[in-house]
Amino acid sequence: MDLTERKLKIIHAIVADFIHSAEPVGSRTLSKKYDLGISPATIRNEMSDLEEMGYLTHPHTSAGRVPSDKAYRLYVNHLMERYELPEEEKRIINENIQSNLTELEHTIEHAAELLSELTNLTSFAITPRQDANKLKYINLLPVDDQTVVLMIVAEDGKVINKALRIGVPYTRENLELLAKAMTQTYRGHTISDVLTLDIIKYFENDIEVMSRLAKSVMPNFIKTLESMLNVDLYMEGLTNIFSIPEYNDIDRARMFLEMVNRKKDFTDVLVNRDNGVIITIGDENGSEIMRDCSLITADYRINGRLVGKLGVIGPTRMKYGEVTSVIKYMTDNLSSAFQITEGELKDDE
Amino acid sequence: MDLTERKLKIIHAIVADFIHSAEPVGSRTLSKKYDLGISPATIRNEMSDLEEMGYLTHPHTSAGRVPSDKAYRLYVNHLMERYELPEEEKRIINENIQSNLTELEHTIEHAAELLSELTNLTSFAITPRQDANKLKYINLLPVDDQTVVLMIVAEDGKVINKALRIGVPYTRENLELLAKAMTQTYRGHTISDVLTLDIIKYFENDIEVMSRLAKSVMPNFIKTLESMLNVDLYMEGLTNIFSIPEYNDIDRARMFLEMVNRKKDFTDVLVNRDNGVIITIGDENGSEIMRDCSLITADYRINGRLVGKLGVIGPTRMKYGEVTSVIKYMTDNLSSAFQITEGELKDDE
DNA sequence: GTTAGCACTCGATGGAAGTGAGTGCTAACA
DNA sequence: TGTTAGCACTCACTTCCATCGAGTGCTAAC
Repeated sequence: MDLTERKLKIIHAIVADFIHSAEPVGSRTLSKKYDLGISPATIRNEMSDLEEMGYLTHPHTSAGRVPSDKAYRLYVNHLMERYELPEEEKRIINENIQSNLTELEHTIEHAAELLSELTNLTSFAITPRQDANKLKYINLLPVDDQTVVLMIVAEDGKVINKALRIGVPYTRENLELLAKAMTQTYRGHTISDVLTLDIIKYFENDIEVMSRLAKSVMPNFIKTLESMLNVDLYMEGLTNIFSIPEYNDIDRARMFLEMVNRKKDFTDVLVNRDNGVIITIGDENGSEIMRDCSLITADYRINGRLVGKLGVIGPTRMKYGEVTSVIKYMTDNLSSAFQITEGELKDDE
Repeated sequence: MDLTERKLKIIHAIVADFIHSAEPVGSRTLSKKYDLGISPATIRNEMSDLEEMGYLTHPHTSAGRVPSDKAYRLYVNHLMERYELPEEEKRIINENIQSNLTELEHTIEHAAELLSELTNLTSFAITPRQDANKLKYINLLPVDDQTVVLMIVAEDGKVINKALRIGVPYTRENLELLAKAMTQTYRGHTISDVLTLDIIKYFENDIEVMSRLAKSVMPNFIKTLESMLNVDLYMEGLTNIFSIPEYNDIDRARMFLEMVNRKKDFTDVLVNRDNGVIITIGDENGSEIMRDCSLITADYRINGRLVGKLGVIGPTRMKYGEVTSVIKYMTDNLSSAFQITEGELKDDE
């Protein structure tokens, strides 16, 4: 059977109406609200065809039609109109991002917060993977008898530090020496390389003089590097789902919240997603537990390279047009905000 | 009217039964399940008295009795039996805390997670206020043309750093000079003092030679100090509330989640609580929105001084005895884990 | 091919009746 | 005088049933 122009119009109308009302759409409603130029009876015939073709379903015999994932996909790919953000909204986004630019992580957190407010959905953001980020230098700073601070600076400016309890006595000179040696050994290597190649072993053999100190520091160094590889996940607007009719059922709300609270799994899903503006609808999400949800994500870039993601999760009945535009606008904005002019990197040590 | 021994026994039985069953307790049930030695009719008379005295309430005429906040308070203060943690549970707590000791924040996060698992409630933890923490030294490290890393180390070993975008050109020497000057000026002062007294102003006037650089760094320095004063809040087991009959209602679940998601307000409540093991029941929480909840918190100490808190929130019908024991055991354990031998603090710079 | 008409379906709504746990009162009992 | 048995009464909860209405699918006419 062919998808005639008329059938497309009907799908469009049903999806648009259902996104708006959350109620199954009947033939009479359709013919009254939308100017299709045909009678309810004809619409019924067409709907029957469309059901056969897999675009519509029936909650029960005497209910209206509900779009299937396939219909949403068609709608997203071909039918929906491009949505231009109102200037007011653009202004809000610009201001919010600009005013929170001091530190990467807070910027992203605020962006996620704003996104959930603008869309009334649950939003999330992940920071970039640091795999390809190279180490720039390593510092060890004394705090007290048992504690030193390990500080790792990466080429892109990311800084991590940790207070370590080390079990051995040390002098300030030893610490400095060790830090310098570590910097010399690891500088310019990516975090992944340092962890996977045997550089660490090599290092331990090479420096004899304070191997005890090194032995105490190295496991923590490795741990810290590993934690640098983890992406951070921020979620905002969790309670927004209570405003969505689909989740006006305690079990569904619970399932949703439990799903997104499994942070590890959820992060994996996001990390493994393609870049660009990606919409996945229902079953396309690949997991049983997400079959009633749609995800929209887009990536933002830092210095044009490292890629993080920003997006929303909600019911398949979602305002795809508007939400996509907001996300796109925000990630573009973030990427340009994080674009530093490629100046010569300062050297030191 | 007097609280006779018998009345106390009845309150005890009703509270214990209701905590367990979540159903209003009737006189027949009571006389059958608990060996009170009196008939249902007598119990009814007593219950009627207790209702008049404010210890019990009635959802409706023909329902059993439900304890009031006042009854819970009496139960907590005088009636409940001390609960000794099973060795198995102690072992789990010990192991969990010991194995996550590398860094303060993760330790606390894990503790909160464990607490929610053990109690099946929503748990939370806040890190200590840093008001009285003194600055130890300040570092400025070059990253690239526009970016430097500001690093602040406090006396207790807490380290904060932030990548700053500064708008002025700088040299490594200038940075070092500024950092040294800042360290000299602020070392030994508490964070609060630095922020409230006019030390910052004083500093700006004093150092003339690179005032432009300083002017660019100082606002960020202040911001960073302010953020050091904030306590971090961790929450775990949010979805546990869905397993609690009281919240088997979409609106109540929603209200609960929205309440605890207002992180700022919730943190304030926690920060302003007394130290020690504190139980607040229903109305005692002071806010309309928490009148159906009880909170149990206890503090943990770091080096015997700075105080953070760990606790749970749940319905007033809560296993006060068990939960209190778990929290107490965990915070004691945390405090001793965070107790460092007071060695002489290393000096540098 | 389109449409009007009509029987049919089925969830939702709302009252009626029945059920049972529980109370409060009264009068008898130790 | 405190305790208890007996009994009428209350009220949430469940089940059943009738009604309603939005919507479909089929048929026959246009």
